[in-house]
Amino acid sequence: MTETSAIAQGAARRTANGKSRTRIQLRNRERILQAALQVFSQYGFRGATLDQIAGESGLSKPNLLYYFPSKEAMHQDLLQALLTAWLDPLRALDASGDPLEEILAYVKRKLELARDYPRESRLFANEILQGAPRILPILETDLRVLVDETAETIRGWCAAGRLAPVDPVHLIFSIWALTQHYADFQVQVTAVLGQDNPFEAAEAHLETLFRRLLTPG
Amino acid sequence: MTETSAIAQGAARRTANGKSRTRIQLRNRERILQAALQVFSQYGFRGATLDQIAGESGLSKPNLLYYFPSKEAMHQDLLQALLTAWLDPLRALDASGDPLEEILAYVKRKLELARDYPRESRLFANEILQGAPRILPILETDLRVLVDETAETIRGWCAAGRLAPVDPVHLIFSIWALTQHYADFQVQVTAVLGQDNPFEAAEAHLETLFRRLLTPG
DNA sequence: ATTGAATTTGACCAATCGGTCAAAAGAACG
DNA sequence: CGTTCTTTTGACCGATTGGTCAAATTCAAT
Repeated sequence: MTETSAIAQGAARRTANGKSRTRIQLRNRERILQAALQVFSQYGFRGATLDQIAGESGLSKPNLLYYFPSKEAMHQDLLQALLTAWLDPLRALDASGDPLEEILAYVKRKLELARDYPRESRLFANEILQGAPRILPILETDLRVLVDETAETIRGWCAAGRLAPVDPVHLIFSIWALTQHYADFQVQVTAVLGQDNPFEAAEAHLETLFRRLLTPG
Repeated sequence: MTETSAIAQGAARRTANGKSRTRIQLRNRERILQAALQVFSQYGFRGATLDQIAGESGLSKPNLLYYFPSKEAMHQDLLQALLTAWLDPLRALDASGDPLEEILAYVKRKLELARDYPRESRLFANEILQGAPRILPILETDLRVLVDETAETIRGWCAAGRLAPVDPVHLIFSIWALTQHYADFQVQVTAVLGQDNPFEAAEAHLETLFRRLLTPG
């Protein structure tokens, strides 16, 4: 059940300053990060406690602090790993591909991330809700540059008549909002829909939505 | 600046058991709720502290607890007032009106709420992220019934060919996700866009989006 | 089996948490 | 003015917070 997440892994074979890690370090860092992800994503940084993370991971509190220098460091590690995985699919958007299919593929990939890594999505949402105190600089530089570049690509597609005219940046916001909603507001979605898995219907709905929005002519 | 919010007001002239409130009670309950809204919406219930709320409101901590029996009670009051204001616009959707215009009016109203009451939106988002421990029963009953009814109306419109075919419930999710995004992820939106107010462009974008999605034929 | 390093933990710390309480200060009213 | 009721606060409480540390335990390599 609690398999190794492909996103939030503390499994880097070597530490920042080059020392290699033992099996035990690999395993326990991973266990701690998984537990921390569980707790941080639900309660946010301030609302989470080391005792909760200790309980969730099955390790003692001092043992947590043997592997990480502080609560803050766990949170940092999680956000760092998350941001990479989060932005990669956007980078994968290919300016030389078919516009509509490129965007639909991005939507689909983003929805899969929301389905498979909802805790990561909620961790990010919590960070933003709190005013992004730990990642605002990254948002203002890396993310902004990436969005600007992608927006330029989309603008080109629109100008060439290969995509219906649309505000590119708000289009990107729409993709984020619509896909992450199914992770961040999962409780509400489930409460309204009943118990069934919403992602199949969500994918069909979002494909319809973006097809109608973006199909030219 | 800190004018009386129309949504989160502790200004009910009478207490639950009928006793009337003094001017001072009216003013201080309002100040406390505003401060609590500020803090809860940023840090969530667990992450918020009475000391923060005391500092924000300019009152002492024991004084807070003279007006509210507990931290929990402040949070409850805020959520209660919020839910009403949140659901009313959906109730206002008129089955006998023009389908597309009814929905666009709802989108617009919801976006105005996000613009004018972003803290309320973030308070709600925080509650949902934490698993909705205090309002899940309401979501599963009142909200679900309201969504089901609205979905039935929309289904009727689609069946009559007055709206392009669409999954009604996921359409409602989409409206929530897209409008609340501008409040909940305001920091990110601002970081990516620069400093300008995003709401004008957002309104135009969302009208385009829903028009293309829902215009029949 | 021994040894040295890696890992784990119980006990503890100062600071902060939500909340209480009695007493002081302020307002209202005759 | 005096009196009564409302409001405010400083001091305090037990519990929990993030984090430390020395001692105990386990591990890996000889």
